[in-house]
Amino acid sequence: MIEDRKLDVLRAIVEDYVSTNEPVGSKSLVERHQLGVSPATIRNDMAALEDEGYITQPHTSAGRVPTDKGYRLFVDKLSTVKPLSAPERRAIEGFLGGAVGLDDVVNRTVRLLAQLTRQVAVVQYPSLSRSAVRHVELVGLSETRVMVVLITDSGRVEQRIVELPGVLREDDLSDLRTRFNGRIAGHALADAPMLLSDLPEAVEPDVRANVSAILATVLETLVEHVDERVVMAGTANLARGTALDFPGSIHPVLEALEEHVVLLRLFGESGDRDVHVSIGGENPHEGLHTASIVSTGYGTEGTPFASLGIVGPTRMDYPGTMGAVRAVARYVGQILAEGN
Amino acid sequence: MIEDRKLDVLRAIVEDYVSTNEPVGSKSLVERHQLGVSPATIRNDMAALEDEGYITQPHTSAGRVPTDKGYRLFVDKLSTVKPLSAPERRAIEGFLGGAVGLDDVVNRTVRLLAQLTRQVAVVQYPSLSRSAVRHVELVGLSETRVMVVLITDSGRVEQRIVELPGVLREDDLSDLRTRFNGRIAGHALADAPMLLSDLPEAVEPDVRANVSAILATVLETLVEHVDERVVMAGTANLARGTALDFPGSIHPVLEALEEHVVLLRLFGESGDRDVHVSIGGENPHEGLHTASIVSTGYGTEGTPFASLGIVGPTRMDYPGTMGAVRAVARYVGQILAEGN
DNA sequence: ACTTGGCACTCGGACGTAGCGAGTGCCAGA
DNA sequence: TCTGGCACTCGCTACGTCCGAGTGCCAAGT
Repeated sequence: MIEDRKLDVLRAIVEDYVSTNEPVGSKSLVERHQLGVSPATIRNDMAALEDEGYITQPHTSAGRVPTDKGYRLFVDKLSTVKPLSAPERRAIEGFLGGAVGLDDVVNRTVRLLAQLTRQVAVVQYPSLSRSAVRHVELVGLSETRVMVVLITDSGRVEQRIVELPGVLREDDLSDLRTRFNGRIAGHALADAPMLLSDLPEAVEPDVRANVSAILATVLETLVEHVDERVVMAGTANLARGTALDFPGSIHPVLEALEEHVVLLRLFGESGDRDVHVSIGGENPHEGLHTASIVSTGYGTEGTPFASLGIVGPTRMDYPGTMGAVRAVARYVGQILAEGN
Repeated sequence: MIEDRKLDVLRAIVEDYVSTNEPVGSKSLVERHQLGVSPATIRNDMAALEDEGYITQPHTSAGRVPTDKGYRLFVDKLSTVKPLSAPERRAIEGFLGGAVGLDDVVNRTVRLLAQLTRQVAVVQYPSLSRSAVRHVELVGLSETRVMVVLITDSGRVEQRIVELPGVLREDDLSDLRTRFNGRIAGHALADAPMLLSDLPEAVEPDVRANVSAILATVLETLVEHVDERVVMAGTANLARGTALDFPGSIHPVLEALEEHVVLLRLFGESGDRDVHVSIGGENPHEGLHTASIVSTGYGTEGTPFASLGIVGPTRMDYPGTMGAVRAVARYVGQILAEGN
């Protein structure tokens, strides 16, 4: 009974604080919500909530503000993800539908997400290791130089140039191309090393050195720090309500955002399913203690390509943001699955 | 005589203001510099400089601060580009030398520049239209799908996927590959449309539709908004001295930086030769009225690939920044010329 | 024709005081 | 368990004062 009302009060505090950006007091709370009790009663509840660590007051005789713990409870128990409105959905569809090629899809996505949520949007490129090989192409640039082009089913293209230890003839190259594709086309990239390991032994001894060199590069392309690419948009959104949203300054936040590797780890941890939220101090990275991250995986059903999401102040509209992130992830997954 | 001293005074004001970040008064000026005259004399000169619009006072009875016009004169007449120190040069060389591939070169460059200047660094990808074609590759993904891969002499790789109107056999594809390369390999991309225009007429009628489709995509890849790729680093530097450096807020600046197209136009205008500086209000883009841009072209001697530079507050160390920008541009040009 | 010391003046910033008001905690009574 | 009442806290704003850095101007000196 009283517990229920306390939760209602917390929800009301979060909602009011998010929308007004001012500490909320007992009086304004009863005015703006139908709680059916007097301010004095609310005050008792608030005192209890404060004891339990869900809210706090910036200074004595000011209203209450949710703590990280308060936001956490709100997100977990007190709110439901808000679906986008029909016009919003149509806008997404229209905007992303017009994309040609993976780069375009990713770029449009990150912009869209930034605009929709009015936060900093981050989109990770489809991970190589979690995709399957569509095609491998070997292009002879000169007698001792080969370009390796790798195309995945998510439409991502990766290329490297290999300096060969010796000369490789065009028909050897073509033979090799066939062998590569025969072995790994359609398979997950993660399996490639195993599928290719005995390739040098399968070819003529005189081209073996060249094959090894190419193979080494292919494997390196597949395995090494290749998930590192992220795109960002909407950093200007950080500077909108600065003093109010980020206590110290936005400097540490901007710094954290520049460390793409860190970002990837944070976003990578968005669980397999649905939207993941990390609030303020929950965040492992020091610079992001004043920020929250809302992220999710995207890709074809069951096998996410990669993650996307947003970074914003802890004081944000979680239900709306989560809805936007989820919706965008779904559309992108859909579009990439359709082939680009 | 007196004119000379006035310029000395202006230079001293700029230097002091840049290093202390405080309006500079007549007394501290004579203390910090060997001007050989009394504060009163300096005051007269300052009054004159103010009349001419080179300096201004934030409020009555405060020291003077350079105006955009003052910085302009300082950059044009009163300063010389400061060469980097030997250790700095070695650091650049070491850091950029380890790069493999164009992406890596560009990424390292932008980070390096941001760190060196402690400003926001911007690097434009080598322009397609100003490079020459090294190789064109056509990859058959399926019977009616071809991937076009374009490699330039700056190491940039661009790819598109074409849906064909009809079926194209593998040997037609191979024939087409030879024709494409024969016509445009080694030529500037800008000339490609001319060199390729009659290609459909040169092939068998039954593949003409397919060739036209591929050609259209190639031309589109070459011509259309392809210079748009820029990389940025060091945005956190904007938030270091905020209130002091950017009067209103950094919001408009961040916004401007997100409009990559705008940035490209600004950086593109860096004259053919040497370092170009655009100060505060000189800047066409409203959001950058509180910022200065230091940019230059980079690439092989005489034919720049693209531009790079930095964006920072008008109050910056111009000689040092210009030196860093110029040095980095040279090294990058050198590295790209050596082949990647 | 410049330069210089002197001097009155201006004005922003720091500091202290006072009053206001939003908001609280607590208590006694319903 | 809720409610109205009441004393209390404390940040914010306004106001008055003072201080000092820095200026502009002027008359005298070189």
